[in-house]
Amino acid sequence: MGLKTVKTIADIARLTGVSKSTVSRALNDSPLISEETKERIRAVAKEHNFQINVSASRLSLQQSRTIAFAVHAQKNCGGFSLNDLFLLELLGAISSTLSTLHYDLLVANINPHDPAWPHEYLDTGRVDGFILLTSTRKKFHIGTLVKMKAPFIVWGTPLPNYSYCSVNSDNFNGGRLATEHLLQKGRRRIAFMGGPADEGETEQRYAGYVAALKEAGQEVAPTLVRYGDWTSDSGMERMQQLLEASPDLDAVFANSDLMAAGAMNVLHARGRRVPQDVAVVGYDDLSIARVNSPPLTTISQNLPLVGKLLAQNLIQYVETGVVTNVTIPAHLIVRESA
Amino acid sequence: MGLKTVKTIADIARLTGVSKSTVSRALNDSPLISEETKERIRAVAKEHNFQINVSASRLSLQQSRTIAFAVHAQKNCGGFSLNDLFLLELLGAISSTLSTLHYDLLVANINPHDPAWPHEYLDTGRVDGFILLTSTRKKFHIGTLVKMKAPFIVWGTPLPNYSYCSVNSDNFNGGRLATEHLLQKGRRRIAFMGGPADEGETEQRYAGYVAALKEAGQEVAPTLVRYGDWTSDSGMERMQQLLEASPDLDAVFANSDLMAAGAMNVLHARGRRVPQDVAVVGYDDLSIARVNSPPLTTISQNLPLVGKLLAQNLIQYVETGVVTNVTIPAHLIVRESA
DNA sequence: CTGAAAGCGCTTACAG
DNA sequence: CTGAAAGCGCTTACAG
Repeated sequence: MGLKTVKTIADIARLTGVSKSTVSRALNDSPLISEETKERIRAVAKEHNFQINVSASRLSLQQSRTIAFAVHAQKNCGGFSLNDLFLLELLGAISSTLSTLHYDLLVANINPHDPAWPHEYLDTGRVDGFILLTSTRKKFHIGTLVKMKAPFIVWGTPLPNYSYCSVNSDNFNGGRLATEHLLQKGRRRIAFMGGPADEGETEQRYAGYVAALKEAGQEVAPTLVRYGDWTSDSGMERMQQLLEASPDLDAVFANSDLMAAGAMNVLHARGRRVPQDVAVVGYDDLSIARVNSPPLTTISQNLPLVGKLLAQNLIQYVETGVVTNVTIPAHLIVRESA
Repeated sequence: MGLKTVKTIADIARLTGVSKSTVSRALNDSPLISEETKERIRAVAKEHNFQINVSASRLSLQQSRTIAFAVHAQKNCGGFSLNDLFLLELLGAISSTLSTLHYDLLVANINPHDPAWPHEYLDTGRVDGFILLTSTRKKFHIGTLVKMKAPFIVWGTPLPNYSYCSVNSDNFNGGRLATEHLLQKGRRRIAFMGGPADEGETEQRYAGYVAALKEAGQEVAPTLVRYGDWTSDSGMERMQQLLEASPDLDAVFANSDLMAAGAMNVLHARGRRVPQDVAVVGYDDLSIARVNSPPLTTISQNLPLVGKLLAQNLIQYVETGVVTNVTIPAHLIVRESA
């Protein structure tokens, strides 16, 4: 805001009696510069609260050192809502990891139906890569990013026949753990309330559910299976359908904590006690799980770690081209709902 | 990523047979250029999927066209949680408004105890201004921003003796509406569960609470008043204290939906029915209010409008220096909890 | 209406 | 270890 007189490395150079080159190198800690010179320059820079201009630096370096967090609000909402809590809980770890690595975080609230959205971020040099975290249309977005050879990383099971960075969790095991826990609690009519049927996460959790049932000598009943879209609203709807199709169900394995919360609302309204009449297990271990009443038994995926890996591995890819696909473990967190 | 051969305005100039100046002006829709020339240049640019390099543009223009969303996660958490839902719900409107105005949104996850944080955003030319939305230490941050003459806008009651942009809601009326509603429902022992006692929002809502009680000929009982920090945890704690201090209370006016949700957890656990035994009114009308069971009666502040105004008025200030302080109305949303 | 040229503030290959 | 100079890709005052 025009207050400072020392605004460029040229000013620092003048004050220190060296060249701009030397100032630039000193502030970037180049090994070419002697320690004494560096010290002198740093002292002057600090004294005047000097900060390097990033637009100039980025132009010269030909990189933005900025990552876009590509998201879009859940359908039917003007903006973000409780249904995007997953995204929020990841945000802290992503932003702090990026800032440790000296990258900025841009929020790209994309139009889910426009396949050209990456252009205005990438071709403008605004960002160096994308963290893709959309709850729906994931395959579509991955397709467009792959096609334009954009650097990106995704939360979720990698699609076959494509090569790109991803972080995902052991969904098969998560599904199995949830189901085994319910079986151990003596439940025999365990409903599966999945995410979208065509997403890898859902498929794998379903496979884990089936495996656990089979091991226990139980059959899989189609009337006990329904798919939603991760939201609490879909949890309510599916719960109603499940209760109609299978009034005798005694447990629900919901594929998200939000769906579990929605399901529990319906159960309460219908006079079914949780966990006495119907036990409920969620997925994600979002902060809402603790606050829920009763507190939700759920599958935890260590979101701080997920956020850190998303940031770290994307930057590694941007800087070195190394493609990383990591799978993190899933844990059962037992609370009161099951 | 090195795929494109047409990357600069010089390339477009070559292809079109005009100068770089003309290309630059045409793409920026300068009135100096004839429509035909513009058309020709735009066609070539579109054909080659050309996008202007923003680092160069920003350096030349001496502005970043980027706004920082300055936030910090709630204490005691590694990252963001349900307690930051307010922030999330504002994010959609802020980011879409900014993008309409051709500004980018940067997430600045600041260290709440470091008063120097704005420097690395402002003095580096990273951003042109800040949207300040921290649930705590607001006064502290405002002080540092004012001192360094940083352009910013705040959600909340403006502090006296300072001049800066703000968006806030009619908290007095909100407090009054909530309390009047409870009085109308026949409640006589209405507890006030405030946000931090030293924040303007809390003070004004308390004043509205007192005004409504006085009008109804009721006294204000100190044992019915407690202050928290907006979080669901503090809602649980305060509810316990209130029940101990005033076992006969029949209503609670919580200053946030999160506190209301926490309070309801405690009420459920103690066997008090909502709303039959204790009526509960929240504040904010976050998406959790609808999902709560029973759905929460609350005070709505039209968050999409808040987000839009925060973005719009900050940019107006950045571009013209006009200081805006707006107050938006508060509405009562009646659901089932009161 | 269009163009040549300077300038925005950095970085770095090249020369010493 | 240090400096002069070119270059990153735009914008725009100035000249025509």
